[in-house]
Amino acid sequence: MNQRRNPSAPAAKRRPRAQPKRAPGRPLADSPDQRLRLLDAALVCFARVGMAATPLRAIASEAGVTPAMLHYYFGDKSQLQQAVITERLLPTFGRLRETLMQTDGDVAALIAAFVRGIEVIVTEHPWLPSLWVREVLCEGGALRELLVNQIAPALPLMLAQRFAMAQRQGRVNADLDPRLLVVSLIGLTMFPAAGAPIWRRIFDADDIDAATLRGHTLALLDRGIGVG
Amino acid sequence: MNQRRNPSAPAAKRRPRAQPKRAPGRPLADSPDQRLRLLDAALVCFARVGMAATPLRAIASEAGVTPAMLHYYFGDKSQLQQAVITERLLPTFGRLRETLMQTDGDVAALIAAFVRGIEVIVTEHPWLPSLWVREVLCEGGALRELLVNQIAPALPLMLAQRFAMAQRQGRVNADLDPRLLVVSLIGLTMFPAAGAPIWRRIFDADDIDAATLRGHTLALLDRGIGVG
DNA sequence: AATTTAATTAAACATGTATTTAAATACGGA
DNA sequence: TCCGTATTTAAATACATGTTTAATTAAATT
Repeated sequence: MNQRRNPSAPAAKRRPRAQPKRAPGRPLADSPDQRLRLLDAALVCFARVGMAATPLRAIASEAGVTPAMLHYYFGDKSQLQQAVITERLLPTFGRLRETLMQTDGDVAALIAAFVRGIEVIVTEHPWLPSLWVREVLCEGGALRELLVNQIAPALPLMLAQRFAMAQRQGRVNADLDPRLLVVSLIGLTMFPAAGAPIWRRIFDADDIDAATLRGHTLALLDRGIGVG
Repeated sequence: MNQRRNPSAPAAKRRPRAQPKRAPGRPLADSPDQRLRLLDAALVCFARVGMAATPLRAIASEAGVTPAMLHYYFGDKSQLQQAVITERLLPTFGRLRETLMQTDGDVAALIAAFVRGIEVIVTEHPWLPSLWVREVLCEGGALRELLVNQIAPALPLMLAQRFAMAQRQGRVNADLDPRLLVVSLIGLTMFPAAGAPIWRRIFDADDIDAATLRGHTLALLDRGIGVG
């Protein structure tokens, strides 16, 4: 058996980006906070190609700066990633947790608050679903441990407990599992958000806006969960 | 502001794997088909760390062989990936499509067949949900175009049409969107399969087996979709 | 039996990436 | 005004990866 010798593989060229070739040296006093700019640039790159696959050069280039800057401010690659997580990601989930903790109506109200909360988060932070898929859902993702250890006790476990209680009180279909209901809830909110670029293309669905999506999701959940 | 000099970052060591140090040269006549072994090894690695992130050396090591072997059989990295896709991935989705095409009952039967079909696929090919998340759901994934161009017309579009028809006949809740219903269906099947390692840990849910999961999913969908 | 061909390894090569070092420049306080 | 320090770049270093080449061994063919 002979192998083919096909030297195709057209490597896509990076855009040159026309850098102003700034000379080394301390910047003028009115220059912006570079650390924050670097975190912004990192987040943009992480959402675009993933944390693991983002070269430091890409972040530096996005910020119009040298890779050595990243080491100056963050030490090394993993500490930069950690900084992005704790300073940009955790606060976002923390606010959703706060919102849900303050919702103390029935199950339908809790679910509506969750669906609405995800909608708000995704609108404010369009990079989040991408990052969530890549760093939590993917095996070996950088944020999975963080989810399990820090976010899960505050959010999914709390939701499961409230579903279980409502089920004992006969207000949730007995054929459902309270824990799987949390999984279903995420599969009907975060997953559609993450997959939106795909299903919009497949179904040519530019007419579906956030309100339509929310209406569909709540219709499915409200009927699906309620007792007969 | 001074940066920290923290030279921690304990790099996890690869297992040496105790290679028998075979000498070069053509193998004995009764040796197995290496091409198939290489495809197997590639699939294992792809599911574990992703197609893009898998070094050829990892595949070679998994198969107990030299990286040059991969070039001998497949030419280069992208051709190896293509071979895994067309020879291992497409047939699996093709079989699901066949199954669903032959299901011509009402909406509930179609949905039950889909849920059951995903369950079978995931049982037979545990690597699939991982790969699906990483290569389809992730932006820039190697299989997204494939899904949109080759799988979508045969599966999701067909499902959406059948849902729309049933809805016109008054057998599906009018508040739902037929296209989003396909998204929901995947969010309630493939997504829970892909996330199983996570939610099993979070909820300590080793007691939930395939039948329980299917029961939950169908209960939610049957009630959620039906008209009042 | 001799020769060609197929399958395999070891080693070299080219490229890209994270990281370190040295130098340059401006700020801030003495 | 002068000097130490903070912030930045350019260049050097070290290592991993995809790919190629030459050598080696067994099968296949004559």
